[in-house]
Amino acid sequence: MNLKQLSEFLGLSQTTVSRALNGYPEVSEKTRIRVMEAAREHHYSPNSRATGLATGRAMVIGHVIPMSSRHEIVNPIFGDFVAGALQTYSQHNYDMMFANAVDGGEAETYRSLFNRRLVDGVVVQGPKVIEPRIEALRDLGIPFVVHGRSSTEQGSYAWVEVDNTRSFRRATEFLIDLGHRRIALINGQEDMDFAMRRRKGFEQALRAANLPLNPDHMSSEEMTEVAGHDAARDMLRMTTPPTAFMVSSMISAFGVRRAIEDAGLKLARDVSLIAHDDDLSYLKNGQDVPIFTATRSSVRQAGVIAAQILMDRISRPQRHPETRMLEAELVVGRSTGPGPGR
Amino acid sequence: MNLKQLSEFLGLSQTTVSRALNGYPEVSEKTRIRVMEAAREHHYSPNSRATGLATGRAMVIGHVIPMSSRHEIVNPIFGDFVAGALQTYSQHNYDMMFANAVDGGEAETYRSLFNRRLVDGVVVQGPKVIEPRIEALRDLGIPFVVHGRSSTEQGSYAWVEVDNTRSFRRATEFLIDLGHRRIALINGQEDMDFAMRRRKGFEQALRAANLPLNPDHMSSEEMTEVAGHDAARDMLRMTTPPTAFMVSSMISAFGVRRAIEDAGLKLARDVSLIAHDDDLSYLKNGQDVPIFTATRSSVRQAGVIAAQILMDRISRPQRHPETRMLEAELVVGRSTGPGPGR
DNA sequence: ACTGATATTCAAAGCGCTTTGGATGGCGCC
DNA sequence: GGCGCCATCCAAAGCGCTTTGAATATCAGT
Repeated sequence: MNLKQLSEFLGLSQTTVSRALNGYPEVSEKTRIRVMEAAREHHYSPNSRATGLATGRAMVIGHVIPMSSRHEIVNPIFGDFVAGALQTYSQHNYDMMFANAVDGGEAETYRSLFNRRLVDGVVVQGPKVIEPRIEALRDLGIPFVVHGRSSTEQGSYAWVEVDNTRSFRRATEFLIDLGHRRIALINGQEDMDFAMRRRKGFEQALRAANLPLNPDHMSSEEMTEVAGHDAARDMLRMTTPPTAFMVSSMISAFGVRRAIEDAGLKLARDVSLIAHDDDLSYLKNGQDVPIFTATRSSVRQAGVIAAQILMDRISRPQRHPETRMLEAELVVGRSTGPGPGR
Repeated sequence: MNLKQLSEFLGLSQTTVSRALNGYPEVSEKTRIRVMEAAREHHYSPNSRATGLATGRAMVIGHVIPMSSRHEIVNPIFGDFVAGALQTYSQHNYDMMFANAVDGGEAETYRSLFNRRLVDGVVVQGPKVIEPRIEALRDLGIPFVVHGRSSTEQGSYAWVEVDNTRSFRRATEFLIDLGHRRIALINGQEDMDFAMRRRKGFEQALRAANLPLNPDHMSSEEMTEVAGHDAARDMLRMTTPPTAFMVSSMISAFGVRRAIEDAGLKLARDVSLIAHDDDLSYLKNGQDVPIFTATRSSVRQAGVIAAQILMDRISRPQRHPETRMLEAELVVGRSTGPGPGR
């Protein structure tokens, strides 16, 4: 059933039917109701490709997934971020499209999505410290929003991010206040911008307390259980092992906890741990009392906000790009205790 | 730059340019090369909405995500399955679209995607034991493939699934062979078809060995760390606690391990554990020696296969729906040991 | 009854592509 | 030179919608 058939059935022109369905004023209420009911009865839904051709709008947002050997985006937070964004999109009658990019060809994929008029805007996930995608998108004139920022990027662009530096600084200070002096950092890969910022906050806290920066107590790896375990195990075997860990993800934290227990130590009593908790729906940090003391910020909520910013950018492109800094809250759980000698 | 402009630039008709680009034979090799180069230079890519209108094909596959209160699809395997599927789609020049459904309105969302001609086919994820979506899609005549099956569904449909019953039966038998007699099951929610099948395999193994089925040693919960922990903790406190656990996911297994250690027991020595491992890219089960003994099956690979089946269904709709049963392999890691008294 | 204003409705053009059914030109051959 | 036959190329219709500009119906006011 298409517009033509529906209008013939109703004995009206396509114009009138189209206007009735799209809420234009120059159609009487009586016919509008008649049209609406007929449309529902016949399960009429407009062909979105034809609509798109005629209006020039796609009503779709694009996300690009790099299919690299490192699978970096196929990561635990992916699902939740997307779920949040999708929720906002559908409130605005937008749909969401995914495309994948071969290594390094991301800019080309974005361009292709946009040139083929498949999407009205795109979302950039997982920005690196050096992130060429941002400038490329600006040059192409594609509305976009970044989840995170890129430290080397000078120009303005729309983004939403949790304040990684501040939250890691604050959490490290919390450990220092508890009496810890040898604090280790189990970080994500530091070519990722968020990881670089977390290290910055971590180091700021140590410096402010006049504590030394020990490179042996900092690791930068994939955020997996095994990598977390191995890094922590190696550090705990040192002659002066850390007494506390700052860990960049809940999953790494599971590994760190395993290393602590394998070493015959007890979490909180012997060794403390603070993790970053993205508040993932399938990885809840405990019910009443959290398993881990954590810096918490919902990545799903970040998805909601990113989508809102993008919707706004599409409808008002000439405005200055909106930015939004989120605060992570520090939740105290069962993985932290006083430092040695307290 | 559109077809008309490109053809004017080349001094050719739109017909010829279109044919040159799409590889039709009735155009000379010389002009084809000329056209191709001009297209590349001018970054011409055909407007996919116009192409879609003209051809009747969308070249897009739809996935529907229920935005329910339980967020069941925003789960750890989501990203990997999608990554696998996307890989296949792009080999076939398809893109991927997501839409969300309000609770219970999934059939309507599928219909809408298809009626609006946004997609040529859809993927059904996370089927329940009772799964009305399958019949609905068949009635609507939409090409589809299911990741998993639905036990109550009689008719034929395309699916890909790992043999859950068999893998859980085999793994349980492995524990019995090791000398375990009191084996617990920490399962996912058993309205999900896969979970129901795993329980079936588990029970088959116990019955075949003449072991009693103890309801106190079976739990069915969300597959989270906390739920796994709590279920295992409660069981370990019983007067006759289990000596081994079959666990439906790696994440639950982390929680079970925590409960074991909290109880002052040692994994493998005192209590054994076998987990199901979806081989997620960010949740690797160890490097050389796996952390957990596990039934392993790559969910990313399942995504690849699901997409292939769907591509095939779209191009040859009259064929009998293809089905594909995957085998999980049993990998022996460091979480299993002999049962008591061995 | 007539006018002008207002409320409804419509025909047709246009969005950018594919594809059908020709048209054109060059070639070997008698 | 005239014929048929390919190899190339093209004009135009059509996909299903929106939107412009115009036509028609309705009605209050004189």
